[in-house]
Amino acid sequence: MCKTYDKQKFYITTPIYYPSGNPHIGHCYTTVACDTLARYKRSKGFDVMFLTGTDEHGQKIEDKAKEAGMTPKEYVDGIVKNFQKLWEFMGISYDRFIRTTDDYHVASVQRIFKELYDRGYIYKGEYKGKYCKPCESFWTDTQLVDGKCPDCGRDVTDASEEAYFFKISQFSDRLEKLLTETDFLQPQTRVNEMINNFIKPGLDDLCVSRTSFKWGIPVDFDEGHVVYVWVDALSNYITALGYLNDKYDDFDKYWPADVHVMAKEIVRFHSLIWPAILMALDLPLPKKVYGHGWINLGGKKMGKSTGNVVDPFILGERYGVDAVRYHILREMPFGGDCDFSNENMIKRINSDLANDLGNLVSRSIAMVQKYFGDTMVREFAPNPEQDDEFVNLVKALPAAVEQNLENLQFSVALTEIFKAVAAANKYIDVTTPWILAKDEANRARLSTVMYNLLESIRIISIVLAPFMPTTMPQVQAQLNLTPEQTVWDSTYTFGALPETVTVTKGAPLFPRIDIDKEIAALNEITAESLKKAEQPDQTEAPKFEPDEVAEQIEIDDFFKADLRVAKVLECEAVKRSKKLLKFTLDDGTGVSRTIVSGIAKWYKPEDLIGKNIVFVANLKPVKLCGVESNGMILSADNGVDADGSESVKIILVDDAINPGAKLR
RNA sequence: CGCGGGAUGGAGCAGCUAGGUAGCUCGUCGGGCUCAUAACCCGAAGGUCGUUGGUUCAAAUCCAGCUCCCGCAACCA
Repeated sequence: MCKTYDKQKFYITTPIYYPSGNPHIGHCYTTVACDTLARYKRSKGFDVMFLTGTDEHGQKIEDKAKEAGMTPKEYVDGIVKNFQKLWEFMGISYDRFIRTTDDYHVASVQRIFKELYDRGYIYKGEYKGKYCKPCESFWTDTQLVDGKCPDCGRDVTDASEEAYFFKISQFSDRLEKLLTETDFLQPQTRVNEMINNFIKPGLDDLCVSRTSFKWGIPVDFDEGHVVYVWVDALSNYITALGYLNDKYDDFDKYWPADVHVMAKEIVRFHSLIWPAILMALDLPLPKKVYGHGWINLGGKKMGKSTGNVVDPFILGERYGVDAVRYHILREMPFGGDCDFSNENMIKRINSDLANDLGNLVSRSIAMVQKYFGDTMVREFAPNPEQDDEFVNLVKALPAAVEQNLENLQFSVALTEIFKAVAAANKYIDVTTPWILAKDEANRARLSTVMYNLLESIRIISIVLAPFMPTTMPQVQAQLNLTPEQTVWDSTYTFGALPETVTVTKGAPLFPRIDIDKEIAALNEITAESLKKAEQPDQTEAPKFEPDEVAEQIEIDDFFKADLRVAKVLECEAVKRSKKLLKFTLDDGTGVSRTIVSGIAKWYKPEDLIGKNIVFVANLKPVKLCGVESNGMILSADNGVDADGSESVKIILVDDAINPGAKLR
């Protein structure tokens, strides 16, 4: 039989992100990782489908929209645009972007839900839980905080609502086999977590509909119910291909997915619920689910002390999108978490990208031009002692990169590539082209050396292109490569670069960064954005509700407290404490007074120096973290900040008041 | 007994699944080179692998206990 050429397909997905807020560096990691894989597969000639999107329904969106005075759709429209802007900015080459509010998705989900119901995998039951009436929210016992509603802190009552349930328990055995007997879920360490925490204790049937909010896909055969997140969101991976809808017609072509990539906290949904839904629909399962770690910020909050700017737009504008892509993929280990810091990123960019790679390209091209002009013709004059080790290392590179990319080990793949970069720099040192150039008799040898260098740069640029899609084409332009000379398969041939090669010098690929200057600049940006955050728009500020007025007292009770004004002479953080600031005060007595106050979260020490404050003068001294505190500085519980955290403001008074003045 | 991650030269990490010479990057110091983005190359110093005990011919690695750190969060990937 005649074999028809059929391109191999590759279907890769990011999760669909929840647009309750704007995208950040964490979203970037997942998406850049997927983009790198997608580009790699395309370079290998695969027919790639790269899907990303947004999961736009649910209570939280409904609430946020209400707060903002918009309809849920208006609210998400704005944020989804920001996601799309970021992806464009980061060079994300997605093929399709699905929104769960898209008509075709809505229709598909309704059909899927009905199908599961008709097959007997979804049944109507009762959802029991604790209900908070003001919040109209159900909570499980474990979600409660001190037995109260975790959102508003009010009492909850036992309640139940009618709901549909998915019989995930039926698939328990099959799921366990899937996880333990195949490499479906990666990395392997996540498997134990799933088995121990969910399968072994027994899977509870899953509540897949709600009546407590409206912002969702209606269950079309039972008014009042909306489809809950599981069926709605997870099925995006197939509705986006046209499953049970007419919008697309790629389902047979691309399903099952080759890999679903996501951060570790949603591995559970993708490795248990999603396969179970597919089993119930009698559909093939995705080949692989990969849960990567988190980008942490060194345990410290952004800003204040650390000065970490993690806005991907800002970082990309300052250092180039490719540098940011490189750094996050290089830094994140397989499976584990990583710490992000501006300092590490800049160091990495300088040493790897500027010094090693950028400079390698720059010096190589410069030498060719200097010794041969723009066009060099290679005369073959090998020196095995100098050449073989280097050439063999470069020859082995593509396979090593492939293997690591196939296993989603991005950082290892990059490590391998940069070994080749280092080897190329060393090769220059060993072969000393500048000495060869002094004697016309060495011209053939010189051309061979330069050719080997250019060819290794070509290969490096190809294997690096999926990671750095903007700068690698610039490298290839400097070598004037044809499209055939930049496809992945051409890396298998050391020598695919023509013997006559023309070079064109370009601008530095990765300019060196002045680390001290940049850190200072980033700190300034952070400080500014913090300032903005501290002055939220009045319209956006959460409603402030004062506490109930306390029990009545006699005037004498009030005068028991000796309240006075003092000027802050010094203020510093208390070592080994998170919350405490140590104040040295001028209280008018001529002897300075020390008071410790737990307001470090809200104030920078230096901002309070010179301010006039109110304090309780006759409070018994107490030792806090080893520092004696003589009194208490008055401050006000100012409700909650825009971010929902508690807000405290210190009571500042007129500068004209003398230190020591008593309040009445 | 909430969950999870971690402890390896000055800093950041790999090695641990399948025990057998402690490795990488940055930094420091010394040297080389001068083609290049003050870059590149070579060399050196620096670690009783948190702690105690166990298994073993042999433990960073396996087992048990202990101590300490970190996060539960950034508009939660």
